Amino acid sequence: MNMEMGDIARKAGLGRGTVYHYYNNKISLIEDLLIEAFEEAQKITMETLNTNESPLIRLEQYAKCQLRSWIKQPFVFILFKNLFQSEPIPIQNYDELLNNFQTHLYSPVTQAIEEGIHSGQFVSIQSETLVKLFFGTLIGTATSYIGKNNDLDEADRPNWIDDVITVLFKGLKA
Amino acid sequence: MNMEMGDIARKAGLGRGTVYHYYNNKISLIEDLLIEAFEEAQKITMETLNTNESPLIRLEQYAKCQLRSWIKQPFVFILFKNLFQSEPIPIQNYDELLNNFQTHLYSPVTQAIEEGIHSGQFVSIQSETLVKLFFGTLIGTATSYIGKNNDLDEADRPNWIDDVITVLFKGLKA
Amino acid sequence: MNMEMGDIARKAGLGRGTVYHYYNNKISLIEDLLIEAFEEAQKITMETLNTNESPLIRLEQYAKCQLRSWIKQPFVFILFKNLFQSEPIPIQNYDELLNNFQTHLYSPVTQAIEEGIHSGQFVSIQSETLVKLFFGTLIGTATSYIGKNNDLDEADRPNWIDDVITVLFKGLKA
Amino acid sequence: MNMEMGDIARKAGLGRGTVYHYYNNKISLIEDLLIEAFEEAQKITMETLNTNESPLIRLEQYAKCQLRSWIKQPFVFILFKNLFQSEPIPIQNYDELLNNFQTHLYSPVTQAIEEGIHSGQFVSIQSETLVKLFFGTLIGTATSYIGKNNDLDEADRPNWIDDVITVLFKGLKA
DNA sequence: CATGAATGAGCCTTCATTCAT
DNA sequence: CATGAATGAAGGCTCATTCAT
Repeated sequence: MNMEMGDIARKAGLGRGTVYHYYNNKISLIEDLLIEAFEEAQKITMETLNTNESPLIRLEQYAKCQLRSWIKQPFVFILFKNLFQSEPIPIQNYDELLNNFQTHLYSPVTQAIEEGIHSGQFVSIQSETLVKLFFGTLIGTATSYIGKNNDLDEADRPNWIDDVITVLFKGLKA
Repeated sequence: MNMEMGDIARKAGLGRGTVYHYYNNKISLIEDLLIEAFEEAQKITMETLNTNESPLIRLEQYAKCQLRSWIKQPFVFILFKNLFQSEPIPIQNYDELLNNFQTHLYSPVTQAIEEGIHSGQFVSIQSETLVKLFFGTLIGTATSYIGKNNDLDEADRPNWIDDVITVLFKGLKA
Repeated sequence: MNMEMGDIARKAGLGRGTVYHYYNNKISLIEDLLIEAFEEAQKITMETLNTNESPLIRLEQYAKCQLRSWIKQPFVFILFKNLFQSEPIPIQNYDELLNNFQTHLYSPVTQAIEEGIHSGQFVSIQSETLVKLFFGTLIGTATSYIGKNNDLDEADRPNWIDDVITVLFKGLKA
Repeated sequence: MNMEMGDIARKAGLGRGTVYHYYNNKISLIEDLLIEAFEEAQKITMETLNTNESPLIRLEQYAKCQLRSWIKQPFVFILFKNLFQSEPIPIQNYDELLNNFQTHLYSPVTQAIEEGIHSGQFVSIQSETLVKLFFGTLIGTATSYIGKNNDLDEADRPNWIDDVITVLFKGLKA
């Protein structure tokens, strides 16, 4: 929401007013991008958590795929950053979006982590704390890799995703 | 920077114009708060990392003290959030602040982590990655606990700091 | 001038840009409509005031025909409303139009009224005042009958024109 | 609504933004002015129509006082012009204002006119038509006297109000 | 010191107009 | 001829900042 419509237009190679052919206003532009991001995130969630693997394997897959998508589709990252940190966004159906986030993005991870705890694969710590730690680690770490200065090739730091996941899950394992 | 001067004044129990008796403008107000926060953070850094303990013990102390200070002095948290995530703040001496952050807050942690790696206490992963993971985990996790809705007593979730540190360092240990 | 070109185009069953094949711009569109309306109004003026009848008869004919034309050709009504009330319209040759209005639409009525006064048919009141009263009554009353809600058939209120003219001229008569 | 906030500010001798200390936005500014005007109009209505005089005398008083107030308080005039002509104004409680107009400004006149008809003082014409004629005449005539070019002293045309009322009521009388 | 009315730069948004197809 | 995507000038509104009291 801090971006100016003029900048957005310029980045899209358009004039200031042209953006309004595609979106009624700034808010609905953001809304559209967030909904698109939500759908992508939900797709990843379902593909990785709806398998027969153990919770640990599933969550590793989940984390890896999310991080990769965040690099390629920064708005998915922004979606998580904003909704996880519950910084209200002044879009029309914010509550609905927040609800959907809870139901379709947050809860599945919570359930997988609880499964992991109960099956003894994960440390025996309050699941709520582990979920916050899980997302916090992914988002917090990604924040320092996914910046405005995308002048760095991923080649420069090829394995950060794997490294982060290695350490994170070593910490989570029982 | 998203707060309005009117809100700041009201929270301080002052009229809109009175704030300008203490600060020349919004930027220097932020600057002052950030410098104050910087000094607090630096104090914590020195007190916890300048000891004879092993890197692991020192970093655990560091992490615990930082998290505690973030709860009580949110501006220290904001300082880390902004400078670590390199979202430029339009203050006058931003580069100087960033330099000081690098030198006095970021480097000491990097050095401790490198010590930990070389001494075999920590996993053998590129130190730069571990530092980002370290701060990312602390900041990212803290973000979901330190929100605008500070209506929750810390008593409600008493051990989250310990739990986070437990998991984080289990992941970092060799 | 408050209508949008998009609405005008849609009402004409055309695309937004197509209107510009027929008119250079909004102003010349309005100008054309007003000139057309002016010619219609002038026709009525000449047909009704250029007779050998008494001023009273002529002005009654004039009033009746104008009101009828206003119902069927709202732009004639708009012409009177705007030029009589001297709300300047930003068309190119506004002064010329205003001049023509004065010369060919306003003056003939003024002359007829002055004739009526001098011949003793009309009350002995400053002619300027009577002209303003005359047009004011017609335009003001018509305004409440000629609205956007043209869902009412004229059949619903069949005699308002006659009634208005009856009362108006009863007032004007000596 | 066609005025620009910049013009309004300049006419008030204020800067563009200062107007927003007194009104939240353009619409509520208009709303306030209209409500103020409504109260003035209602006061005049009550003072002139709530007497023991005959309908004719009362309505003459009413007409005279309204016209005088329109000169001195143009927003009262604007109120009548807009609500009588039912050009919807995009204020928040337009329907409420319209209702109040009907109840407290329009109906009392209608009743007085109906009284006049039934008592035989007025011509026997559908009351609705007479009301529209009554307001239409006042508003339409006033429109040509109350313009933006208020450079003309009232002294220049001292008796127009009396003349208009004379003619109007001569027309209305039985 | 304290205040809030006043200010205007800057941003969002609308809409008449252009132009490539 | 017809179209609608693209444009930018212009107006509404916000908010950091100033200043008279």
